[in-house]
This record gives sequence, structure tokens and C-alpha cells, in this order.
Amino acid sequence: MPDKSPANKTPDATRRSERSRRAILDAALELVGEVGFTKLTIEAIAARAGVGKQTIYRWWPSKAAVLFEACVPEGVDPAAIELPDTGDLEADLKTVLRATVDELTSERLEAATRALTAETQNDAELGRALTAKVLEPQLQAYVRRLRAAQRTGQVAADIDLRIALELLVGPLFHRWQTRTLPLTHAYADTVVELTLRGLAPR
Amino acid sequence: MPDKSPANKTPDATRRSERSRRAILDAALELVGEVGFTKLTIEAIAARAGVGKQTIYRWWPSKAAVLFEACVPEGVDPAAIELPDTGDLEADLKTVLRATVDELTSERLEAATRALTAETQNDAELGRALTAKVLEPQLQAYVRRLRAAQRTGQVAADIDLRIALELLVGPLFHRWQTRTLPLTHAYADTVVELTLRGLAPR
Amino acid sequence: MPDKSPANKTPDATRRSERSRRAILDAALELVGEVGFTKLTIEAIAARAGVGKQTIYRWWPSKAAVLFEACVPEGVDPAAIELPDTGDLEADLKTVLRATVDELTSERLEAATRALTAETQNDAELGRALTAKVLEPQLQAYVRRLRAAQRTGQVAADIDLRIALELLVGPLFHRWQTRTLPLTHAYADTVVELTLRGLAPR
Amino acid sequence: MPDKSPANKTPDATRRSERSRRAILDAALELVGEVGFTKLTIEAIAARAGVGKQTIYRWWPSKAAVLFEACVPEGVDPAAIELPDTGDLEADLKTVLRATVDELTSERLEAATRALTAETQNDAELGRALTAKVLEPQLQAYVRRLRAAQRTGQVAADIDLRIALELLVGPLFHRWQTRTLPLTHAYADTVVELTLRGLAPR
DNA sequence: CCCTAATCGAGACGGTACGTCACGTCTTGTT
DNA sequence: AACAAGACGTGACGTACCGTCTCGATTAGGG
Repeated sequence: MPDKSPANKTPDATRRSERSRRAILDAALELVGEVGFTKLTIEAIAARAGVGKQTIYRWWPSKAAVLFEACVPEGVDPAAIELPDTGDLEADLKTVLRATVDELTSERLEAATRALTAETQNDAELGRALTAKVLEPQLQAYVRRLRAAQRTGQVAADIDLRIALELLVGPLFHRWQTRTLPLTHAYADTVVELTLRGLAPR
Repeated sequence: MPDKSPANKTPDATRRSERSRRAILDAALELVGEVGFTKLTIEAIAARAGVGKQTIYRWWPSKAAVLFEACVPEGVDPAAIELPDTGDLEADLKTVLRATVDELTSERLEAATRALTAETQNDAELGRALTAKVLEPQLQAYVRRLRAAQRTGQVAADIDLRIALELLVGPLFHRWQTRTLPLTHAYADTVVELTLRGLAPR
Repeated sequence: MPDKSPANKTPDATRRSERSRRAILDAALELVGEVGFTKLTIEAIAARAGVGKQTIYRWWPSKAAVLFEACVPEGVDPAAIELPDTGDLEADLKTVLRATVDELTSERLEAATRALTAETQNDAELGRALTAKVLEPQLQAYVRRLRAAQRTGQVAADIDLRIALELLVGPLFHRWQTRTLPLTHAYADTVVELTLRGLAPR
Repeated sequence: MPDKSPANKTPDATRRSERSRRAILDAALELVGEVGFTKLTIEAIAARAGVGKQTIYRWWPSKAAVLFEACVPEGVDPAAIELPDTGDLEADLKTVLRATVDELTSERLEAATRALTAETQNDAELGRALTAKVLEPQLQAYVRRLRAAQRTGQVAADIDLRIALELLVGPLFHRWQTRTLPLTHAYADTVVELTLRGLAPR
């Protein structure tokens, strides 16, 4: 989430204090869990982290950007994401979607994740960044796995895989966001089963 | 001189100025489109509407609530919502999902809808209200239509209709929220077709 | 010290809280005595006065302006200032200059007075205001008293009275500012005596 | 490896960069003329001088101290200051006071001089330094010149010379500070003439 | 003449205060 | 009584400087 304004006096990253960076990210995660995103404050993050406000403003453009980095540990190579391929598509997808369910309901990150998801609706710039760095690499991994399944005849050849993947993850996100019913492994399993029936060759 | 208690709670709704109410809702909708939800302020709404701030605080608890009422015109009876039933499930669902696509991409309400959707993640109270008054009645209509389809044998009898409905609307919301690919009628059609294959009796 | 900028959303003075106004002026006077002008802070004044910062910024353009009003109680009519005239010029001037000495060494106002005097060197706008509202009316009173003395023959007719008055007050202010030697009634008396010898007709 | 004590106090003056010292003093003088003392900033001085902030903090305790050195070129021996003595007291004093007028209205130093004068009111330490190094030596020179005049009978023997000198310089500084009327050679002359009448033996 | 310890330019850091904005409450006439 | 208007106490905003603190890169002086 770097320089949107060209008038940036870009600071010298080599002199950056790793100590402060970590303290800020940790404080942000803690606080968003305690008070929620709306009441999350740059001043509070700075105070909790024992850091000057300017040290936050120097390296991040907004509290959303801080949270973003706190959730996405930067070091991960997006292209390296790969779905398991045991040959059994249904089993593999259940594995993956169950893991997604676990992530979405993880206590430590849930508040931050919800906050970021929400903020993408208000802040298009953030939305693009999150899509490019996090979402899209994962979706591409789905596409690759489904393409392999097409080759083995588990998925009909004429299916648009981009849509296929949305049939799988869309329902999960919908239930997570609306909080209408609990998000469980059983739910993930059922979604996989019903969807795969629709994708199968006839 | 009885009851000079300061517990001035509920104002007298009969004396309410409809003129002001409309001006506030209109101003809120305009402004959220211009500056986005985060930069939307009660003071700006009041100024644009030519209204005192107190008149807003008297009748709504938050800017989200104002927007909520601006989007959901109140008068609609939630129980009255009904999906079309021509006997052809696929055609009926396409009709409905195409309409949903149109709504979600409508210029006038899009900003407000996204703002409200986002805010439900941060404000659980608002989330409950929106679910109860808007979302759930629509979902129930889906359930009723799908149950009818079960009776006519278009949907397998052992399907959890609650999940079935999420297979239909989940993908739409996912694409709308992530803005990864355009949300079109063709997309809605494909989602219906593929999903119904999965729901069909075997 | 009102509106220097024409873009002023001039607030409604009739709604002004006299309570806050007094608390601010008192707090400013106290604080300038405790920490000095340089370390005097709008935030500290607001905190001490139990007032929001905006309430200060709404009515005064700077901390100097606050101090100014705190020292010059507004209600005094500048044109009404008059020096005593008993007929004895020397005695009258001694009375006045002794009073000036007392004022300059008064504990309560000294810090504020020094601060304001200093600030006039840095802030020309403030300097003009202070000269016009406080200094000049007093100097005019001197000129009137000296003119009367000219008519009674106690001061030579060809003397520039503006200069005459500066011969009287200049030394006092010099000693006050430089703090080289104590500022006493005796000093005031001697200044009057020596100066009047120079002003006398020959 | 002895004495790794962090008590790094006095830096080594022999290694000091004269180049930087001059650049700092020049930058300070320029800037105080452009933005005034209040808005004068150590950071701005450093930037203008092309110097690190620490180089200023190493050698001066405050921005006032920098200006002080910029105005008072250090090398002058205070005890060596002597007023002219042609035997004609009036002529000599006019020469000196005219020179003072020129100094006070000099374009290059006026802003700095006013700033320093003002700051002595807020910063007692600075006031003492300025009095001891600059003001007092000059006043002593006046006292010596006036004592000589007493011996030649141009000034009455019973006059307190300390007060006499203040009668001369006080009015000048008063007019300079208050900016009420222009500070001219003619004014200096008149002050000398009127004051000397008062000091003359009777 | 080189070595080494200092000063030097640069600027990140934890802080404090700035002046502004919006909050939600309260008060003052007006309708 | 609700209304338009807006002053109020509160608190966060994002910025500007403070004075301290590393960092290499000169840069002079004593060996």
C-alpha cells in the first residue's frame, strides 16, 4: 500500500526501526479486537505501541493499511500458493474450504479481517491492493486445481472455471458476512458436494 | 408543574416534519455518493438538508441508520415479498437474480448499499437490523420458492434449502463485493444453471 | 483583536458563554505566571479553564490575544484617561510615574505584561492593537497635561510635547525591560525632576 | 577500553567546522528576517545552512543563542568600548545616539535585534547574557563619558550618572520599540539637547 | 602520511502542541 | 413541541518541530 501521492518525501527504509514496526502491527491487531475498527484510532495504536504518531504516518497511509500489513505477513509469495491435488477433487476442495472456514472464524484475526473486508467497500484503493495481493492469488490457485480436474474428467470441459470457483467460495463468504447461520466444516462439505454435482460432466 | 424530569425520551412522532425527513434522507443519499461513507458526516447532511443537527439526532441514532432508511423505504411489508412462480424454476430464478444484479449495480443506490454492507461488519447492531428487516425476508421467499420446486420434483427432496439459496446468492454477492469481474445478467444465468444441476434429483 | 482574515465565519457573539470567557482569561493569566509565555499553550489554557480548544480559537486568534484581553479589561474607555492636574506639574507627574512603577512591578500582571511587550516585537498586528487601545490613549493624556503646563508657563512653549513625554516614560520602560537596576518610586521622582529642568522655560 | 562513559559533554572546539558555523549564523539571520522569530525553526536553519540539526544543537542551546551570536560578532572586547571625547559633550552624545539610531534601523539586523530584545523578556538567562556582554559595557562607556563631563563642569556634580544615561537612551529605545513615530537623527539630537539642559549645573 | 577518533550531513525516532474537524449535547429564539 | 441555528466540551485528526539518537562519510591531528 505504498505512495499514492507523488509528492512523497519517501523515507529511508533502511533506517527503519523493525522494533517499532512490529509493536505497531501488534498493537493494531490487539486494539481492533478490543474496540472494533470504527473506534480504532491511530493515536491509540501509537500509544499502545509506545511509538510516536509520525512513525505510523511515515510508513502507512491509513489505519486500514496498518491492519492490512498486520494480517498479511508480507513475506508470503502469492504465486506460490497451491491447492492440494490428491487426484480426488471433492476431498481436496473440502480440505481447502474447511481451512478457509477455520481462518474466517479464527479468534485472533477475525475482527481485523472483517474490518478490512468492510473497508474495501469504502476505500477502492485498499480494495485493489487487497485483491491483488491476497484474494487473486488464491483464486488463481482454485482455477489451476479445477483445470487439472477438467483434464481428469471430474469437471465438465465447457465450464467457466472462474465461475466455478465463485460457486464454491461465494456461499462461504456470504454466510460469514451475514452471520445468519453458523459457519462450519459441515457447511463447507455440503457446499462442495452440491456444487460438484453441478460441475460434473453429463 | 409535574414531571420536569430530564428523561426526555421518545419525541412526539405526530409532530414530525415530513419535509425535513425527506430532505435529510435525500441529502444523505447524495452525499454518500459524492464523498463515500467514511467522509459522510451528520453535519454535512444537516447543512445540505437545511436542517438543524438535532433534528437528525432526534430521529436516528447514527449516520448508518439514516442511510438505512434512505435505502429501505420503510413502507414495504417484509412478509409480502414473494418470488415469481411460473412453474419453471430456472426461468423464475434467472428473473430474480437478474433483478438483483440490476439493483446491486444501480447507480443511485450503489454507494449507499456498499456503505451499509460494510458497516454491518463493524456495527453488529446495524447488522442484525438489516438482516431482520431486509435480508431475511428475501431469503425466506427463496426458501418458499425452492420448497415449491421440491414438491414439483425440480429440486431433490433431501436438499437443505437454506444452503441451496446460498449457492445461488453467494456467488453474486461475492463478485459484487470483490469487484473482480463485471456483474452481468449472463453471470446470473450461468450461476442459476450450474447450481440447479447440483440441486436436481438424481 | 478581531477578524484579520475576511474569510471569517464570525460566530454569534450574543450566544457567547461569559463563564467560559472568564475562565479562559483567568487560566491564561495564571499559567503565564507559572510557566512563562513561551511555554504557555493553548491546550493548557483550555485544560485549566475546563474548556474546549475550539472555544478559544473561536474567539481569539492567538495566545497573545488572549493575554491581551486578560490584561486590558475591555470596558475602559481609552478617551476617558486623564492625568491629574493640581496645577503643580512636578507633583502630578510624580504621582503618575509612581503609579506606573507600581503597575509594572505588580506581581499579578508582570509576567503577562512582559510577554505582551515582547510579543509586540514579533507580531506587528498585535503591536498596532496594543498601541492603539492602550498605549496611545495614555500618551495622549500626557500630551494634554503637558500642554496645560505650557499654558501656565511651567514648560517652555517651543517644546515638542511628544518628545517631552518620551523623556519621562522612556527611562522607566528602559529600566523595567533591562532589569539592570530596581525600578522604584525614587527613580521615578528623579526622572521627573531632571526632565522638568530640561523642559522649563529659560 | 576505558571510559566508555556516555557523559559526552563539551565537544572538541578545535575540530569545529568554521564553514558550518558561518552558514548557520547567516541562515539564521536571513530566516529571522523572512519569517520572524516565532516561526524561526532550528530545522529550517539547518536546512537552509545545509547542515545537520545536531551540528546546531552541539554548539548552541537555543535559537535565541544562535541569533545572539549572529548579531554580536564575538571578537569585540566589551571593555574596549569607548565613547568619543572631543571635549564637547553635546556633540559627542549626538554622534553616539545618531549611530545608535542607525543601528536600530539597520535593515539587516533589525529583525534579529527585535527578536532578541523580545526574547529577553521571556528568557531571563538570555537576558542576563545579553545585558552582561552587550548592554552593560555600552552603558559603562556612557557613565565614563559623563563622569568626564562632570569634571569639566558640563554636568552637575550631584547627578546620578546611571540615571543620566537612562534619560538619554531610554527615549530612543521607547520609540524604537513602540514604533509610534519614526526614529530619526533629529529625534536623537532633540533628546540630547533637552536632557543636557536638565543635567547642567545650575 | 596515514590512522583514528571527532565532527559532519542526514534523517528516523518518541514526543508535544498545533489548528481543524466532527462528534453528540445543550440553549436560544422561531414557527 | 419540533424546528434552524450554532456554541459548547470532547477527542481524534494529520502536520510541524522539538531534542535525542543512530548511521555512514569526511576530515582534520597526533603518532
